[in-house]
Amino acid sequence: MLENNLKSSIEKAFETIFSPIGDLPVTVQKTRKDVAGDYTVNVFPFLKISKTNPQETAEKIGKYLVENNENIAKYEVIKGFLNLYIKAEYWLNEFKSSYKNVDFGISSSKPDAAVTMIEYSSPNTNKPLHLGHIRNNLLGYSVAELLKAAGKNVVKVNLVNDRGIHICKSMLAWQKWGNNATPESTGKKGDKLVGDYYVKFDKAYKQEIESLVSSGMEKEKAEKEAPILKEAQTMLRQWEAKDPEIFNLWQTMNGWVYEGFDITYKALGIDFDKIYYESNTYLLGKKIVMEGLEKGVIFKKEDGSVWADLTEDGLDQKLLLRADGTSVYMTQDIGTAQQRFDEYPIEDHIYVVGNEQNYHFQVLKLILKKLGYNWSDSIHHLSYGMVELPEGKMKSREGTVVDADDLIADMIQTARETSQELGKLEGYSEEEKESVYNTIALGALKYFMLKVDPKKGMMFNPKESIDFNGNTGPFIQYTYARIQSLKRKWAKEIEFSFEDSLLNEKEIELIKKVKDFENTIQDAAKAYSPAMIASYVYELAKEFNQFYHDFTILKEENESIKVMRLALSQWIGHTIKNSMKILGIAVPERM
RNA sequence: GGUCUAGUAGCUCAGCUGGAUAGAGCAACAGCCUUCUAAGCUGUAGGUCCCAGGUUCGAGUCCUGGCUGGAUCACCA
Repeated sequence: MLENNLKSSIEKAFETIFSPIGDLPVTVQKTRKDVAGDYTVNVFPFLKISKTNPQETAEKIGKYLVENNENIAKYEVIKGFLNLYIKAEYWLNEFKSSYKNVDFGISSSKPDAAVTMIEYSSPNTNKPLHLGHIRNNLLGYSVAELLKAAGKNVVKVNLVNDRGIHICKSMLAWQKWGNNATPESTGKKGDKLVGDYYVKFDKAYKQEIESLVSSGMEKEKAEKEAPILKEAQTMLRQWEAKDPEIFNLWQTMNGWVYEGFDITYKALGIDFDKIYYESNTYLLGKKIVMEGLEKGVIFKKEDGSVWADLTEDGLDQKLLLRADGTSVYMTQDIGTAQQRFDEYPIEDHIYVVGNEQNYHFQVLKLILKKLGYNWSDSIHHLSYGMVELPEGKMKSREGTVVDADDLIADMIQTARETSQELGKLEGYSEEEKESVYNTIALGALKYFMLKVDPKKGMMFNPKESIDFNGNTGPFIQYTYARIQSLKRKWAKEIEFSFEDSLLNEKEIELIKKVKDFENTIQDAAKAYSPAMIASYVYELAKEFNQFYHDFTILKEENESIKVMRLALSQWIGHTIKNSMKILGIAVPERM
């Protein structure tokens, strides 16, 4: 790696000219765009060692580097910044040795290496997926791809929250008002149908509270005493007791939901290596909690409810089992984690879960630690920001959600219209055309969601459709399609050899940019940030489009320059494709 | 109220461990297709980086305090 090579040269330079730099970190950064040069060394931190002014320090180091490092052509000192120029020959060699490599920049993982587990999606089976889930799913899938590209051995898992009081609410409402409605009888997607009953429950519940309050009960009490809620709680106990009728209904309704989810997952192009169900792990969680109780790490209150006391750690007490013995979300998360660490040699376990659950994960890690599990430290909560609408947060009960299926369908329609207007797909069959519309629509949606730093909240305005121009997925896809068009027209192997003097400035710029892919993957993987890949590939595409505009490629008369430019285009094409793959985005041959 | 988190152009967002004159896209305006895909390229305009202190050679970035927004502190998940 060139950066490391430069760093050690610089260290040696200080040692030779001044004195060893010891622990001071040497930073070599890319030179700003508006200044000539390739790499910049900031000498300010070393003035204490050089005991002379920045200008002189930089001059001496620069002189040494040119004499002692074969990659450096010359140097310049501007305002105390030492700018290094790398020989064109170096870039040319990098280019030559990599342009045919379709997996340039991608590290392959060792199958026997320790596992990086990533949990994402984690839907509740009582309502359909919405925009917030889309961010989760895309982020999880992309981070998994990113870590794979960085050489990690990744296992993608989903945890389906298929049991609990919320499921009972939908079930109860269906029992009461469903008239045996099924997805078949209503023509509704299964998850949508079940979601309708969750909403119906909530309406009835609110009405009951209201009437209780108007008959004189305090609101807080009414919320606990509403008969329909009591019924749902009874149902949960029946479920945990495996009451056949309830269990059967539960299986049926969850089955509907899974059929619905599968359609949405497929449309989004995401998948999992393994699916865990809360209904299979909550008992293990209960068992662990009971063991903790025996060890005295966890305590029981008079009413029979079981708690973890975290007040010494500055947190509150946390409920682990209700007084009626049923378990809560935390209980099963403990069991699920234990099961996973038993099943896999996990070195890093990432949970892609919204930042509204920061507290939950703080508590989970702490409880696991108290229970004596050292692997608690391997748990990492990838806490992403909420997607907000102009009116504020989405609320499923108030009908302000952007439905995942609807949004995808809208995007495809927009892509179809735009594409037909431009009319560049002549000669394609209808099926091929639809496939391109789909690719573009999802490219736009995915890129839109992933280009934002995961940690930050993001704004989505349903009234303004997602753009297809500028810093967007389609822009990058379009750049790729242009490159593919060149390759189709050339229709031969791209093979070249020539002298470095033939490279112009823009071409060197592009080589540097492509080379940077390797570093970008590592940095992005460390930060769990697909946004860094998005930003990278956008810049690459933008620079290629400038190049494409300013220079001829196929019409270039000098044969060796022509082939070199084709080779460069091809290399960029690979890199765009690989970058987009990390984002979970496909690239079209034409658009 | 406690804890956590964010505030950068009209809007949506970049700005990595502190480094040179704070960047993109959209929207606006002005240009570029008889030539490899104009979903493109070029230019103009647009800023109190929320405010006030502090740390230092240097702060959008770090610290303290404030203002504003969001999340969370459930026998919900």
